[in-house]
Formats: sequence, C-alpha cells, structure tokens
Amino acid sequence: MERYNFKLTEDKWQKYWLKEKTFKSKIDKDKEKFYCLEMFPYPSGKIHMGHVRNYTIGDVLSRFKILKGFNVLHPMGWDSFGMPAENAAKQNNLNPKDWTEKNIEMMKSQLKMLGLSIDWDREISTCSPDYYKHQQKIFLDLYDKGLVYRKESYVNWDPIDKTVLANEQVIDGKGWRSGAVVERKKLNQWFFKISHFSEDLLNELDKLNSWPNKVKIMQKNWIGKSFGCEIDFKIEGSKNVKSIKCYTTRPDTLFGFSFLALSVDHPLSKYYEKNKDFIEFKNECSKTGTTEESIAQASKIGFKTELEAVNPLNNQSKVPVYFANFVLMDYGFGAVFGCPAHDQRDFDFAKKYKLNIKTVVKPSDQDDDYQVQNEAYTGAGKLINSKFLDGLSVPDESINETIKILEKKNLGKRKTNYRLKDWGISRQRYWGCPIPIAYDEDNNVVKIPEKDLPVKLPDSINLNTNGNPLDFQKEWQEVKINGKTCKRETDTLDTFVDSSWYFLRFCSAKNSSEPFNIDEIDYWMPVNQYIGGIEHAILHLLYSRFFMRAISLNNQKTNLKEPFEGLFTQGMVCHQTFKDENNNWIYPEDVFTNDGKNYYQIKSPSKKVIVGPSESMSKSKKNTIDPEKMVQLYGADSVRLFILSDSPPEKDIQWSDTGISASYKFLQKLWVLNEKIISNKKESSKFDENLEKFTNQIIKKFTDDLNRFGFNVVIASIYKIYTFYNKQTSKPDWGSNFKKNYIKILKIINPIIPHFSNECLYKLNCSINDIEWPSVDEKYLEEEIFQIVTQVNGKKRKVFSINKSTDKETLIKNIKNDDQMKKYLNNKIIIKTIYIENKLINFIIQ
RNA sequence: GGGCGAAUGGCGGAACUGGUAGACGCGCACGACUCAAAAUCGUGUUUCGCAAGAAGUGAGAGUUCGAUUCUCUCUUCGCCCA
Repeated sequence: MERYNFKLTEDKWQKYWLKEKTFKSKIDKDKEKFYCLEMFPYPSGKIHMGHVRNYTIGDVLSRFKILKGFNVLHPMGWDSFGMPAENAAKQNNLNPKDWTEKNIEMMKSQLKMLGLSIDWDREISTCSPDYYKHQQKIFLDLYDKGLVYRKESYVNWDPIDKTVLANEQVIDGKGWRSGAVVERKKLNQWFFKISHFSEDLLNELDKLNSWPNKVKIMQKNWIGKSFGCEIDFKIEGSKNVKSIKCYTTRPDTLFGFSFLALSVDHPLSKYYEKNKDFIEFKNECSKTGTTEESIAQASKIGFKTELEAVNPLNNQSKVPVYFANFVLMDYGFGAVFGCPAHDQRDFDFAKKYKLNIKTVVKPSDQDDDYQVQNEAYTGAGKLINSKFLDGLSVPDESINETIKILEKKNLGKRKTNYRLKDWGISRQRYWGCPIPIAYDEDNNVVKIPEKDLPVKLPDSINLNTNGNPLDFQKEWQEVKINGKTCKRETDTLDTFVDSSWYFLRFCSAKNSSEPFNIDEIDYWMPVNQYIGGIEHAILHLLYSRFFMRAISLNNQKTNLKEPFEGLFTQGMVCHQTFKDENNNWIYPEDVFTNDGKNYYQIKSPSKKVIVGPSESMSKSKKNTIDPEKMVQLYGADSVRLFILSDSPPEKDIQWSDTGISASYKFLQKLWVLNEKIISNKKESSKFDENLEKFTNQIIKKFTDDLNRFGFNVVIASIYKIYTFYNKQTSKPDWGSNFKKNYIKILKIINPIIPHFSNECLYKLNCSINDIEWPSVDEKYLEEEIFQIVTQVNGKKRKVFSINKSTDKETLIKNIKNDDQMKKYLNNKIIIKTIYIENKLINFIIQ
C-alpha cells in the first residue's frame, strides 16, 4: 500500500487545472452565475497566513458553487500601487516597479501552491498602465459629471522629512519615520464628491441583507447623519461683520450659550490677518494634525476677538467670540456655539478662559436648582433656566420645539448634516496612478485628452527627494495640449481609488478599449460573495459603493448601485508570541519544547523562553508562520483543512503545530481507507440502509453548514465520516450500495481538499471534469426510531427509543409504567404533561 | 467617552427556530503492537462521588413546564470609532 504523497498529487492536479483551464470563466446565460471575490492582496513580498485563510474560504465557496452547477467567476489581482513599494525602493535603491513585479511573481507562485480555483486569465495589476489608463478615463468621466473638484485642504506635514504623511503614518501626533511633531499644511488637492451620495449610501445599507450587521452599523456611524439647526448669530463690535452662521445639533441649550468659537480658516479671519497675536495663534493651531482624534486630544486653545455674539433667544445676553483650534472649517460652517454646561469640550474651554457656565438641562432625578459641577452633563432630562423653554423634555421634544421657535422668528432653520466628508484623493507620491490633469500658463485645469491616455509614470525616477519625486521631473511634467504648453499634475491618486472599481475590471479584464464592457458587468455583477478583513469595513467598502453610484450616475447603460451583494469578514490568524530574557521577540521556529509548558531557544537550549499571549501574526512580533513552509511540510490540503477547522471563520484562529499535524495525519488515515476501498474485491448483494441513511444525512448537514459558512463544523463532519466508513469497511459485508455512497462522500469533500479528493476519485475511475454536488434523498432523512427524552420537573430522567408510529396516549402510558420512571412518579400527582412530538415528555409533579 | 460583539471541560470549539450541554479536534490517561521508544491502532476523558446521585455554559436576578439560547443588572475581554 502506498502512503499518500501530497507533493506528487498536488503538483499533478495543479498542472492539470492549469492545462485544462478548468477555472476559466465565460459568460453562459443558460447558467446561473456566481461571482466570488476575495479582497485582492497588496504584493508585499510573500503571502501570509491571513491570505491563506481569506483565499481558502473563497476557494471552498467557489468550488462548492461550481459543483452545484453555477457559472463561477473567481478572479485574482494585485493592489500594487502604494507606499511600501516606494519605501522599499528608496531603501534598496531599486525601482518600485521592479520590486512590485518581483513580489507579484513570488506571491502568485505561492497562491498557486494552495491549489486555488482562480481564473488566472483575468489577472490584473493596478500599477500596470493597462489598468490605470482606464482608471484615468473614469476619473475624467466623474470630472465631467461634477463629482471631482479641486480645493485647498490640509494635509499632515512632516517638517523634517518635508513630506506629506498619510493619517496612519501619524503616530501620537508625530511622523512615523522622523518623529517630528506633525503640522497642518494647506495644499491644493483633488476631491471626489462622495457627499453627493451621503443620503443614498446611508439608506441603501438597509437593503444589504447579506452583510454583517456590524459593518453596516460602522458605515452608518461613519456617514453620521445628524439633525440640527442652522442659526444666524447677530454680531456686535464690528462694522464689517453683521452675523455668523452656525450649525448645531443642540439648539435647545441656547440659554446656556456662553461663547462662539470659529475655525481659524473662517472667512472672518481675514480681518485679523495682520494681527501679530492672531498669526502666532494660527501657527500654534497648525501644530495639531488633521485627524479628528488628534484634534480631540490636543488641548483646547482660543484667541479672543473684540466681537460679541447675541443670543437669538435673548437679546440681552451677549457673549465673546473666539477663534479656537477645535473648530474645523469642514464641519458645519466652521463655527460652533459653546454651551459649556452640556458639552465636555465646551466645558474645558470655558474653564480655561473663565467663561460663564450656565446649567440649562437637569437629569430627571434632580431638582430644578441642579448645577453642573465638574463635568458637562450631556444626558437626557428636562430644560431649566430657559424661560419659555422650561420643562421641555430633552432631547427630542426640546430640540424640535426650539427649532420651531427659531424658524418662526426667522432666526434659524432645521438642517440635516453628515459627518461624511468628501474624499481627498491627492497623494504627494510617485508610486500611484497619475491624475490625468494638467494646468495651463494661467493655472487653469486642463483635462488630458482621452486619446493621450494613459498618462504613464516616468520609468526612471529619483526617489531621494524631499516631497513628491514627480515634482522634480520637469521633463515629464511638460505636456502639449491643443497646441498649448501645460504642466502636468504631479500628485497621484490615493490607492483606495484603485480598489474601488477593480471588481468591475475583472468582468472585462483584457478589454483594452474600455474599463469594462456593459454586457459583461450586466452578467457578472454584483459580486455575490465578497470576502475580506474587517479592517476594510468602512473606507474601502464605502468608496466602492460610491464608485458604483458615480459610474451609474446619468448612465443610460447601467444603474447598479451596490457592488457587493454578500459580505463576509473573516477573523485574524493568531499565534503565540515568544521573547527572550532581554525582552526581544523570537521567531517560533527558533523555539522548542518537550512538554508543551517550558520553552527553550534552539540555538542555546539552556536559555528559557518567555511565552507571551497569542496575538495576530505580525512581522514586528515575529510570531508569523510561513505558509510556503507549511505547504512544503504538510501539503496544501492539510493547510486548507487546518485553517478552516479550528475556529468559526469570522472569529480569530490560533495557529498550532499540533493542529496542522493532526490535519496531516488525518489525510494519511483517509488515504489508507481509500486504498483499502480501492483494493476491495468483495461483492455484496445486500443493500445497507444504515449506510444510505448516514450518507444522506451527512450530505444534508454538510450542504447546510457550507451554505452558512460553518466550515469548522463541516470539518467535524469529515472526521465523523471517516469514523463511520472505517467501521463500515471493517464489517464482513460493506453493502451493495457502498461504492455509490463513498463516491458521494469524495465529492462533498472536494471543495475543501480538492487535490486529495480528485486523486481518490481518479483512482476509482470517476470522471474529474463534471463532478456534481450529490443530491439528498429525502426519504433517508427521516428516522423511524426516535429518541424521546423524558423529564420530571424539567430534569432529564431517561431516554426512550420509540417507534415513530406510536401514538401519544400509548407512549405516555408505557413510559409511566416503566420501572425506572415509576421511581420518580409513584405516589406523586402529575399536574401537567408536556409532550413535544418525537422529542420530549416532561411530567410536572407536585 | 460612544458603538458593536464575546464569555461553554485542561485547550480550540459544537448545540438549526428555547427541548438529551460538551459534537469534532487537540491534550491527557490506560491498553495493543514493540526488547524498548517513536509512529500507528483501540478505549476512556465536564466536575464531585465507590456508587446511586448531585452540580454545571463569566456573576446575579427574571420570563418559562423547560434557558448556553429570550429580558434586565453587573464583571472581564476583544474589535471599531472618538
């Protein structure tokens, strides 16, 4: 008997799939389509276990759907623009393109080792001009639709590296590389008008029934719809300024008004441009980053003007006007009214500048003389100290009533506001998609004509520059458009743009004349199942939803809004962490143990290793396991089996050595069983009903579990199958229906361990090319004998095996007469008998 | 600070709409094979108890004939946002 040689087998079937183009997808309108997509990887060098988990889940689903008769599209590509390439190239004096392409080759070969059912003919790479030329076309289309605009906006500026930083490069307000305190700097930048769809993006979330609730809630909060009021505050103390417009969600606290705060970019700031103190203040403000978090954490500072704002509900009350660092021009009108008693930020500000703090809301369990003490009260209650508003219940009634009054007096109006801001897409980087725009001598925007697309990145580039390398490419910048000499835009697009439409490109991957073909997206879209990490729950998914809407806007040919019908977010892959006595991380492969408790370093076995908690695999903690090594050691099918087996896919999974080796051993056992079955020459004429029942029931459960992503339970079923069939083959008579059922089993395990299953089927002379998902014969799902649980006062006492045809009265009579049950029931009055058919009887006694 | 989620043996986890808690795997124990070990195979494995039996799904309450599942309060942990 041969041992299972996974190397030969996996190699054989991978070559077969490649040669036969098994997973090539074509439009076939007679078949129901299924578009399965996993988030495409960034080509960072090698695949990691997170990829293995993500792509295994998608692969099992794809293969399952193929066997179920769907026309499956399962493509793969590379999210290949981005900073790591630029950084790596800088460090090693390489070209980002070469670095990226090398990584893609490496990762592609690693993905192929996993035996994924990918249609590689549709492979795309976002850094290729073949891809980004279409992206530039889409950019120009959106520009024509008015969904793209240019405005001055702040960026995070690293004053030492003299470069713009992405939000994630700002750590605790400092540049990740230089450690310098990050400043705000104003630049002209391009924006997508995502806010045009705020309401629609919010509303349509309800229709995404196959998305995790969690993700929908996160998006909803991100869009942040709020109801409030726009108020005009009368201003005194200046001839030039009559009023200031302000947005607030809490107009009901107007009687607690004690200051008005403006953004330093508020139009009013022009009157202070020459004021030395103001300039200094503005400089101080620019030292805070641009994220909401950094603004929230920065200490609140203000610059007092001589102006006073009048309370619209009480002309007698006038309060000072400040410029303050915590007010953003992007939100509302760049002006907020301060009510310190009921907003913590306002409270802090008022304390600092010794402003009036007047309580106007009291909690329901407090008296009317309630006073806010050490912190603002933001909860519900009743209005007090607010004259004609007194007694209104906070928040709903009070807000609505106040707005009504303000509207009646023409002092303000109801307004809906969104937290969602327009999407800034300019990046001051080389390794991204060039923005297809130029500027003429008068700095007017000129579109690059479609015939001149793509605007290619220059191949040779000096990356060791301060700021954007493209700014130093004078020759590249120069372009003639309609006879006029223009200068190209040197900013490139945010890489989130690349991934906002790649799912469309897969439908027409090789189409060189257009980004996608309408007939093709009509057939394949939407993506039926999208699979990826929760970290993309907000931005990537929201941007993609925006793109689909932007493309469909005023489009005669398509009105698709939602790109992803189903979404699944998988958990992370974790592993134990190890440290030496000097607190340095150690790789798991440099560690050994004899008892599973004490760990030592392989290089110096006398040195004990400190075992830390299991955390998500990361290079910095050195707790990574290399998938390629695992595949070489145990085979792809073992790796696939293990990565699905130990935890539900939406939760984190612990990588374990014993776990992977258990999967490996199990396949060996399964192989031995298969060999035994192949070499069996015994004939049987006796139909085995039990075998038929087991097989049908397990197929039913298997199918249901696969449909609901219960992979870990599916694998438990595979183990059960082994045990059953192993016992069956130990019997003298296996049953005349043995082989038929066994082949069904080999088919249902095919999506999970495809190489193994193919090889077994092949050895049994079964056709590999048109495997069908086995159907279930309903008549074997029903049992004639039922286990009926008998309880007394809800406590389980005995389990009876009962024939299904037994009627209720006889059943209860028989159970009451059972010797063991008599112990509990004799001399007791039965008050009530609960009978659940074929399941349970509960006697309630006194 | 806000939102969302989770908590079940020594460990990872299972239990569809409330109805036999602990499937399946790991680990462990014992046995078989072996001179021996590894590998492999078999049996057992929630806790207490010799047993009958009792307790038991983070803690406490509630609804119910019956709660891992539903409701409330609390504790701890995780994720996201701030």
